[in-house]
Amino acid sequence: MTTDQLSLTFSALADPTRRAILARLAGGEASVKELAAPFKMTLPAVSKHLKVLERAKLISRGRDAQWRPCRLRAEPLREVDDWVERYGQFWDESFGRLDDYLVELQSKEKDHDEPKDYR
Amino acid sequence: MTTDQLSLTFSALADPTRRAILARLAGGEASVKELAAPFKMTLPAVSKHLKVLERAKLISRGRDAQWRPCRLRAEPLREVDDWVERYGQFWDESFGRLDDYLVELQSKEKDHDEPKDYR
DNA sequence: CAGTTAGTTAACCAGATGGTGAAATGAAGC
DNA sequence: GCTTCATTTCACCATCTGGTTAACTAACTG
Repeated sequence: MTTDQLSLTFSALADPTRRAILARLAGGEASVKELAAPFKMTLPAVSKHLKVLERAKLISRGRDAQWRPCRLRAEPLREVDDWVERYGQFWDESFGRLDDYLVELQSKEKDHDEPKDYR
Repeated sequence: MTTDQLSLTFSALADPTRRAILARLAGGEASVKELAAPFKMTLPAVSKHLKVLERAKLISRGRDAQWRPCRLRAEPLREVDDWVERYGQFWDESFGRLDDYLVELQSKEKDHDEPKDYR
């Protein structure tokens, strides 16, 4: 497994159960049993998901008698946001159309036996 | 494996090699060999990474003689951005401090034998 | 045609992941 | 101390992942 924080964050988020848990925690802290309730899987399975989230620093856990309340720690998501923002220019529609146009130009160059530039 | 688009996108991004490939493609399309050059892994390994990215719709591939040029398809990243933006309020520092304050209050309630509310 | 270049597919491997049931731990309540 | 509730740990399992080497396909080149 990769150990950098961003990879850790992305792989923690790559599971709908874990994203649902985060969504729930956005509404306030919750115990493991409460977090597990909406899912059909067993408690140990949820416990594992929580460990993944904790390792990714997306949650932290306290202690209140026999409960281990979980709380959202969204800081790593800021790093995700920073990363994804760098691609913002590439997903706007007008860029897509310009892109297609450039591809067409390149195809025409190819017809003329021009070498392609793969920079 | 989970099949929803968002999980597919997150897990495709959860690998530094694949993120590096996307970064490279942000500078323009490239052949498989060119994409593989910076890495010490073999070509089939890169080919697999490209297949993951393609399945996540983060790249598309053309055909130019013996080359299979790859191009960035950043649209799925918009979905990631939308998802992560919902947590923006949770990673700002002042919220964190307010949060800690509320936890402290809750601890005090516990000292008074007040029942906790986990909603 | 034979040879070269670009890339994929196939078979394999080690280790991670996501789930299970059963047993262990920890704290509270009687 | 025994019981109960919340949660974790353990042992196990199937599947996915990320890498390898070797063999194959596809297209150009001479």
